[in-house]
Amino acid sequence: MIPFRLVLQPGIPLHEQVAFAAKKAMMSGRLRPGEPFPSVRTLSRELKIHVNTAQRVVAALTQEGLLEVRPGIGTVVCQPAPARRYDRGRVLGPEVDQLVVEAMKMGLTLEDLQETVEERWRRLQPERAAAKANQP
Amino acid sequence: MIPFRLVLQPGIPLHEQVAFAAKKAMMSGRLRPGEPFPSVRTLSRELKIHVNTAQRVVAALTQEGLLEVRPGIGTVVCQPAPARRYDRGRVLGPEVDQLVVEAMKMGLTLEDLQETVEERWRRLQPERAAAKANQP
DNA sequence: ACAAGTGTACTATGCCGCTTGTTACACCAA
DNA sequence: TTGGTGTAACAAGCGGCATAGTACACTTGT
Repeated sequence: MIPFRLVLQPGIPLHEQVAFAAKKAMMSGRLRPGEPFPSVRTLSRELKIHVNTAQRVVAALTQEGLLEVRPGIGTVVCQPAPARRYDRGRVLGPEVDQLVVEAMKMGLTLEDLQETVEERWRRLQPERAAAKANQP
Repeated sequence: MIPFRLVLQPGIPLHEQVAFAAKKAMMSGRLRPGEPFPSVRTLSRELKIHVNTAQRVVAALTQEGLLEVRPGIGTVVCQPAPARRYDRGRVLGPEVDQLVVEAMKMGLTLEDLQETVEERWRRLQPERAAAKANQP
């Protein structure tokens, strides 16, 4: 079975959605470092997606350092790179800007937005903590 | 002169970038309710954009309730609609999710993310407060 | 009445990304 | 050898984006 769910959404590239679902699974702990990642052809079959599209997902995740390729074997979830936080605001600046403007547009306060961010953060964290506890 | 700046970024639809720049100007207070919005043909000339593209921007902002059209006259910045906050998390949920996952990927803590959000929020707010002070 | 400005609609064209389809190659394991 | 793995290349269809040109109904200022 595929280690993540996928609810199709129109207007967003398919390979992006799949890659994001995989990323989300990794961050939440449902896909832990060292575990095997579904093969390109398995992804293609289970998600009813063309092989080329699945390949594009694997390529993207590999380029981001989230997957490691064992030639002839398959791909494996990577150990997270040593946290390099020197930039921070610069990288996800535009994304935060867009979120802030959108929040202001609908009359939210800063506290409202902070609360929403915290809620979505904690929605992923518990599985992460449980995963760490089971593998010391 | 155009009441907002525009730094072109590849990979993002042009009309989206212009619309976002306008939205940002409205939220920050550089474009206040009742003020005239640049005409389609003015936008086209100043931003070196085709009229159709500019028209698409005006149409989008109008549909979002940010611009009001006076036929034959032009468009005017709208009064913000009465704050309806009944949904909140549901609307901008996916955007927050993407931001959270991206932050986790680069080893940020929740506090790091919150701090970034607050910084970008306050970067727009001061102009907003100043605009309110000048028009009681 | 006229000219100039406004938003809006329509068709057409070229470009580029997405997705699927197909075929092929190099690698490793049972 | 057989079957599984990632990877590459090419082609085709589809749709969105941006440009281009033309036209219409409207209002304002002269």
